[in-house]
Amino acid sequence: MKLKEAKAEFVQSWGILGSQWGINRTMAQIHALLLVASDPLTAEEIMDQLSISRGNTNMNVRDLMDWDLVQKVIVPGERKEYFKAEKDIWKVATLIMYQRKKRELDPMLKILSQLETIEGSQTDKDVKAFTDTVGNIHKFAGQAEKALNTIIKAEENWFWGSFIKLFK
Amino acid sequence: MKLKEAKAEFVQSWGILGSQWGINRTMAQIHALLLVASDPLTAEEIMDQLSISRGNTNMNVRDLMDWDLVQKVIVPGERKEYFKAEKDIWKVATLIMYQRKKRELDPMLKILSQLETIEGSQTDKDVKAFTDTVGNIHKFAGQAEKALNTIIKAEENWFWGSFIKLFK
DNA sequence: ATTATCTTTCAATATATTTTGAAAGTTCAA
DNA sequence: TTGAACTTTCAAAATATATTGAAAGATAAT
Repeated sequence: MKLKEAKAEFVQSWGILGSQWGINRTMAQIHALLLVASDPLTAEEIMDQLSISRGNTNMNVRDLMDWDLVQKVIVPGERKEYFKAEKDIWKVATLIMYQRKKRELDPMLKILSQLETIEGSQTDKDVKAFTDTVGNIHKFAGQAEKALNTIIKAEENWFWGSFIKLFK
Repeated sequence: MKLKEAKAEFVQSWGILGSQWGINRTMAQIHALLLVASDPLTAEEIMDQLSISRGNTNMNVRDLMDWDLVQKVIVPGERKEYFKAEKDIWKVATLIMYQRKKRELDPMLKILSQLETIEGSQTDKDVKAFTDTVGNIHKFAGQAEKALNTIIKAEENWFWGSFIKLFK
């Protein structure tokens, strides 16, 4: 397989993966393109390689920068902006985890707390079914949140060293 | 807050969470409804509570059954089918992890393996950038897959006991 | 074998999301 | 300043996804 085909394949797959993760496909494709580029790319180059419009490129690059997955690179003496992706996969993973935790888990936890204070007797089986389920989910989500916080803060080596050994 | 409002709130939130996870909103709402129901519900009841059509209900309940998150319940002497959700949150979580792993991680791993065999010299910086990134992602994804397999197979108590202690 | 009850299917429709591209905005060199 | 080079915005168009509901398909009681 040639480099060019392989890149196209990778961009394609990363795009599908992204869309299953609730990230838009184009954003994931731009990310993929920058991940495997040896040097920073311009907006123009991204547009050409992915056959997408200028506006689309701009919006999605901005989103990637909001996620800290991509940075602007200024080349002295050049007018245009270049973009490069964070290539340390551990960092990429934790950045994504952080964003997803923020968007998904945190709001859920907030709501679950509120829902635990409903009126009514625990002897009412409907009330009991509700509080039991919500309580369990809350407990579980709380533990997941703790685990994620720790992972997000952890150093790469620590993860690769001790964490994985545990699961073998 | 009254039980009815609380249920509605929970269904709503679980639906949003689901859609961010790439699961369709209605499927997640039906799941939520069954999770907090004290008894199994009929298709009719689901339709009424969520104000959705019969066809939509049927399709999404079927998807939930494919995921093993929901089961049919036959009540002797009754013509219609009832549905109940798996309520053990640990099981719910592992069932979801399993499905997502299957849909997302596994296909990615397959493609990454293929991409590591590209033609060209490692002294070419473009080739090197590609193989480095793809290689790292592959390694990372492989570890994630192992960790997930272990978690999916693990017993609830084991998880709550030892795993969480590690992250404190 | 007929009918009443319940479930499933799927083409048409509705809704939500993404993309485009031209116009407006910005920046900087001359 | 001016204007060339580049970036950003956003309403309209295109695309993708979810929903409806009526018709067809089951199933079981009579």
